[in-house]
Order: sequence, then structure tokens, then C-alpha cells
Amino acid sequence: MNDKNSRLYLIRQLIREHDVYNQEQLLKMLIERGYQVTQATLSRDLKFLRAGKIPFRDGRYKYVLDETARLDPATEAAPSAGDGFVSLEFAQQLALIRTLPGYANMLAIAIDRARRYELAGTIAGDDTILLIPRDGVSREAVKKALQWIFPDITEKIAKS
Amino acid sequence: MNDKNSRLYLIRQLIREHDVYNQEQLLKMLIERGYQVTQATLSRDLKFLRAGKIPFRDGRYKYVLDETARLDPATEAAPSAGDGFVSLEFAQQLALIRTLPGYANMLAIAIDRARRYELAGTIAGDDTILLIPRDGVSREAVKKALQWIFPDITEKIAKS
DNA sequence: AATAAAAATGCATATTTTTGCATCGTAATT
DNA sequence: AATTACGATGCAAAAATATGCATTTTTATT
Repeated sequence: MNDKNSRLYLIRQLIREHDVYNQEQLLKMLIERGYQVTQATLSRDLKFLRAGKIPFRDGRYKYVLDETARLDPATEAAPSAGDGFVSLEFAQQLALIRTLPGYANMLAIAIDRARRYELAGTIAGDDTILLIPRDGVSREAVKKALQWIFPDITEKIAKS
Repeated sequence: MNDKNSRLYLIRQLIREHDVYNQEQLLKMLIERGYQVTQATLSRDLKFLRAGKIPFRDGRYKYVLDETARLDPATEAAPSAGDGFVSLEFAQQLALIRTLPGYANMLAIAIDRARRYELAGTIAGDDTILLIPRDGVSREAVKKALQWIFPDITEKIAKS
């Protein structure tokens, strides 16, 4: 168990247990724990561990591990969500989402969980979701919010 | 279907169908296709799409989409692979991997697929894999190769 | 043990990405 | 139609990350 291995171990642990926004922050944590390295080494370590940096819903970028990518709330809340999504249209001040049969509930839950300000609430049937935007929220803003929740929906709502 | 949406659409498509190593490259592709934007906009687009940049086995960094993260060969070849992995030890010039019952085959396949030079081949039982390194490959190198294949194994082999 | 070979790391720098600010265009509102 | 509000974008600069090269450290070999 040379020092490098334990360092890699710790890095993984830190990424798993903290929100790591950049290497400098991670570096600080390592140094606090007695690991004397530089950012350059850290960069290489992260590459070795195949840790990636991805944008999060909170508007920031975080490092994630391979495994984390699978467990990330964003991913978890909407597992292949886009698959069930069929179409989006607007009527009055409301949005109607069509889904594959049986998918509506699951998608609605994902939408609720996202807690986007723009979206006041949902009512789900079997293959339809009624989406109620908050007062004054434009259709564009609703689309935007949905895209944020389900990035892989982009193509499907391109022309709505 | 404003221009921005179709651009986002195209960006997703490009990332899905090409290996995108950086924003400049992506920018070039967009411009070739008639989208006149700057790298700054691209950065914002990628953030909106929650596209992340992660290190790949080929030693380079690539952009990936949420969905891709789930389908990435590295992930695909070893779906929760680390979970099945129990321990690693060496005997003679050979490596012995212990797995949970029934996992050996799956892990061995993942190892074979990785086609690491260091690893000549595997023989899998039910909960054990015999791993044959190539001539002259050190134990350290074998560990390294395994870590590369299964990043989430790092902790488990820390002290082997 | 001495020597050769390979790996790890720091330093400095290049590369890449993100962002504040100003501007422009478009859509909503009066 | 004029006015206001908001989103999109470019520009330039800051921030963050990756890497070539030189050096040190570790590991293997004779």
C-alpha cells in the first residue's frame, strides 16, 4: 500500500462524500489530511481514476466517479426518462406531456422531484401528464425547465 | 423551433456520433454545419445539456451526455463490476481474483474485452478468476491494469 | 550493492473552459 | 407603436485543468 494508492483511495472517498467543485478544493482537502501533493498530480490522479467533471442541476460543476454517474440523483430520478417521453404541447396556460403507456407517473415524479420554480405541479394519468406552470411562466421557460430535468428530451420537443 | 434549440439538438447528435475532445473541435463542426457561434456560447450550451467531460481509456478526455454515461463502454463492459470483485492476490506469476459467487465469468469477460497488453488471458470459474499476465509484467503493472479496467476497485486492492 | 529502467512528481506553461459585463434582438406589456 | 423585460450571445479576462520536461524516487536486474 504505497502512498499513491492510499491517496487514490482517499480521493475517491472524498469525491464520493463531498461535493467537489474543482481540483483546488480537493487539493486543500488532501493537504489537510497530510497528503503533500500539487494540482498537477491531482489532475493525473483524477485522470487515472477516470473521474469526470459534469454540470449539475445546482448550476455548478462537480467531479463524479464512474459509479457515481450511475447513481447521480439527476440520473437516478430520471432513469432513461427520455425514453418514456413522447411529446409536449401547450393549451391555455397548461402543458400536456404525452408519454408511453404507463410512464406518466414515473415522469411526473421526476418532474416533481426536480422542484423547478417554473413548475407548480403535475397530475399524471397513465400516458398523459398535466403540467401546471406557475403564474407568469412562459412556455419557453417551461420547455427550458423540462429540458433541464430531462436533457435527452431536447430533440423531442424541438418543434413544440 | 428557434435556432438555439436546433443547435442544442445538433450538439447532442454530434457528441453522440463523434468523439468530441474539446469545445474547439465541436465549434468547428458546428460552424461547418452553418451554425455561427462562439466557444463561449458552446460552453453554455454544454452546461445546459449537462454534458460532462471525462477521461477515457484511450488516454484522452471526451464529452459525454447523461445517457452516454450509462452506455459508455467502460461502464457497459463492467456494469457495477466492482461490486462483484472481492479480492486480488498473487501466486507465482499468476493473479487470482476472488469474486462473489457467479460473478467470475462476467468480470473475466470485462477483463478480456479491455484488451490490456499486460493481461494475456483469463480463466473463470464461479467465484474465482485466474489471470495470466504476459511475460515480464510486474505485479504492480497487473494491479494498475485492473484498476484501469475497474476504477471502483481501487480500495479493494489497496493492500494486495 | 551497483546499475539500469520505470514510475511518480513538481514546476512552469500551454490549453481549455467558464464567466462578468455590455450589447443586441425578440417578445411581452401598456 | 412605444416601452420594458428577458434571453441570447460575443468579447475579453479569469479560472481551472492538462501536460512537456527535468528531477527525484522507487523498483527491477545483474
